[in-house]
Amino acid sequence: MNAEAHRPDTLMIRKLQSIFPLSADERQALRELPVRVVHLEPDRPIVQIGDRPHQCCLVLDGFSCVFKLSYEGRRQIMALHVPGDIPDLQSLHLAVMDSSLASLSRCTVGLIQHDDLRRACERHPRLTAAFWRETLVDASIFREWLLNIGQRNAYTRMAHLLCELLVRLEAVGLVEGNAFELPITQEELGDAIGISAVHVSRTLQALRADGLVESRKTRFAVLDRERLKQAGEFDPLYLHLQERTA
Amino acid sequence: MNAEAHRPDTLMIRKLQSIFPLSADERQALRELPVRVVHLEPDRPIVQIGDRPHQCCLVLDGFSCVFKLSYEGRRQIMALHVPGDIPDLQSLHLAVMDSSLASLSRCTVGLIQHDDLRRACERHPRLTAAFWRETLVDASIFREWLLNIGQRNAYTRMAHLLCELLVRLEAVGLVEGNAFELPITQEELGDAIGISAVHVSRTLQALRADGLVESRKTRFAVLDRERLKQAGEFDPLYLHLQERTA
DNA sequence: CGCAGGATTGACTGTTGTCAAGCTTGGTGG
DNA sequence: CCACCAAGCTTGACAACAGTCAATCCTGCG
Repeated sequence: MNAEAHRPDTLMIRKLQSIFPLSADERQALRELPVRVVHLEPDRPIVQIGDRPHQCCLVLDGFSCVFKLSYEGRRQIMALHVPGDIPDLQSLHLAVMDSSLASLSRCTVGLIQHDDLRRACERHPRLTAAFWRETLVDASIFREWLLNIGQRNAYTRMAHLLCELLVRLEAVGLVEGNAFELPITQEELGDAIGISAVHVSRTLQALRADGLVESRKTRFAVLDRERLKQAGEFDPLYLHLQERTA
Repeated sequence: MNAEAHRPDTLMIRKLQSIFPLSADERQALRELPVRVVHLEPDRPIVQIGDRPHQCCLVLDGFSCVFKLSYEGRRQIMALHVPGDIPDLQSLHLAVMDSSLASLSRCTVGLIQHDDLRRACERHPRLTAAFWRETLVDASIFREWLLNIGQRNAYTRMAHLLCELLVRLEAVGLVEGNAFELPITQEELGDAIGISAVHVSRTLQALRADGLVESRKTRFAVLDRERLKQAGEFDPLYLHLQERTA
């Protein structure tokens, strides 16, 4: 990624603009937000369930996830975050974290104080709408994941997840051709779609055998977008991109 | 339910207050919202995926749900709504519905125009925060359901769902002793926790055999709250009730 | 009384999980 | 420079939870 894209404000603005039009004024207010940049190794906690954070986390580079553990220690990943996402924006209005947030890959994040965000929202009321909207899109993604995990088989789930990542990464300019980096393990992929690591391996092999994707190391290439969408029952409606508020 | 509880404003206020403290002024503004009351038979559509609604739906009596269908026609219920809930509050900021909303039981709902809600929020900015918070609690419930469906077995899932309903119905005064009405079919219960109707039957039998619940017709009684919570790995943290925003 | 929708039961199937072993690969240090 | 190690991936055998199908039973309602 180039230096410009690494600038916290640029990424956040790009992401917000993908779901909500911003004025020059509003963009300026976002650029002026004080951001503390932090680099993280893989699998590092960022915020834990039960915490009462006073700041939000903006993903700048790499991947993070929100997850919870069952009593038997099984992990469900509720969300994967791509650069530009604000995974714990909810903490602005929910005092206590109901899930944990951690880095998956090596990761750069920007920390923004709640107070600063609240001040920006007061001065620019449409920013409130923009941030609210972002949390609503997150909720929409949770709903789609519920459908994915609750009603679809492993093959379809995996195809769906890859379609979603392709679209979301494209929105922030992280897809080259049809390929993207996804530096997470098969176990983590499995925790995201509710299947075991062993079955992830088999499922990816099936997708490769069917000529839908290619994957070497952490690089995934989508060979046939249309067929992958079909296989994953993927309709990007739920991402609410570029929606006219008509 | 008595006449007072049936009044749209009373219920909504009670529900909002369970997650957010409201001033007398703010309560008054809610009472003044124009509400169109509608009665629905079971299984009637309220809003459909793809729609662009200009109003929100407040559940006054009975149960509704948000759901989507997979390509093979399997239905995932993403949320069950109890009286006081506003299932499609998201439509205030997301133009297009990403899931469908329908009645499950016979049902009374109140329809409130977006314009009226927006005006109330402009005049009483803390109402914006209250409504935003309600959508965030919904999102938190989606996350918990992801954990439930993705990582827990049928027995635990069912116990968890019953615990959640007990707590949410209690918050709006719809639990007598340890019992509540849940006038939905086993098939619908199954669609909510991602198991087949046949397996719902077996699972409820197991819960009854273990002395955790009793169910006759549509009436469910929790016989041992503590053991049911344990069985369902239930921790009400994610419902964000009565949270101090300290 | 008969019907329809829902619940239950039993038999069988199948997708996915678990376990354990072997393989690949990248990194480290002698 | 190469041997070794650890993490992650792959493979095969087997087990198990849950799905499907079909028959039967309830029960409320017309």
